[in-house]
Amino acid sequence: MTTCQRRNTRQRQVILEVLQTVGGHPTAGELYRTVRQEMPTISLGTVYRNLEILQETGEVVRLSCCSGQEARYDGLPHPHLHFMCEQCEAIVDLKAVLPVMDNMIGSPLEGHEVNGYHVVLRGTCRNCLR
Amino acid sequence: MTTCQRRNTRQRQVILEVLQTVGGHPTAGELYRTVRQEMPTISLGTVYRNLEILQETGEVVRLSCCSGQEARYDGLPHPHLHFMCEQCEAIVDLKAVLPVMDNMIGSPLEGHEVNGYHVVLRGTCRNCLR
DNA sequence: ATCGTTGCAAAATATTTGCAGTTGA
DNA sequence: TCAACTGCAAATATTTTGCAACGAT
Repeated sequence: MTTCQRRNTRQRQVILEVLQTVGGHPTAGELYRTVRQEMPTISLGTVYRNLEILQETGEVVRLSCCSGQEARYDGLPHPHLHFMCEQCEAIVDLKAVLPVMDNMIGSPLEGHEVNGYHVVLRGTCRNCLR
Repeated sequence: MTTCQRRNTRQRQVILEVLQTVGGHPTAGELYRTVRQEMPTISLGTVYRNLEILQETGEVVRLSCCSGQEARYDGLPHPHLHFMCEQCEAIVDLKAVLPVMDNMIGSPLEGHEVNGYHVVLRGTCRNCLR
């Protein structure tokens, strides 16, 4: 929980690698099933524990925005905007950038110190529009 | 689930009223406990069912990216920005507005139709800074 | 009277945790 | 070596659901 000397375990490597590779925003369970193809003995508990750690180190972002009850994870190379479709519930990565938001980082806002941000746009996605 | 003729039940009224009154961003369980003070026989299932309905009608927003695993709800009078403290995990409503975001509503973005947005800034809150 | 809603309780889901054995540094 | 980590399984926590009774329109 508190910061300690992390060990670079194979499990942690594979989890992060898969998350960065598969794209999309898998739930812990989905990730578990995918990782198992590469490492059949890994346990779900290990996946959860590592997602927690990777989140602390900032290598992974937890998106608990979704409509469902399961948290989703993003192994973002770079922070980016998300779009959530209200029809099909898909979460799409956006290319657009918001300089306004980036400028907020570092400077105080209403007394708080801003380190980062998270934006989710909602609506109807490209696919559902037709 | 699908749209139908909603009934304005006392339970639904109280849930929304409490959510708009208490401020903060309670979880379903917290809301349940509070609502019980006013309506002791209400059930947790009813709270969940109504939060779902109120979310569909747009009267309530389910917050993204809380640190914990429980979803949190906002009975927002108006959409607004949120700030999440990484130290104490508090979620604070911000006064700042982002015209840029508002302008995105209605216009297409990368092929998607934008209806709304949700912004969470992260960092260290005013209270934790001292 | 009709049918959306409720309370209750059980079921289903999702996440965390204790423990003894492993393993990376 | 030795504390961080793992797999396993059990424990918790969270959310959903079936059902018969209830109540808003």
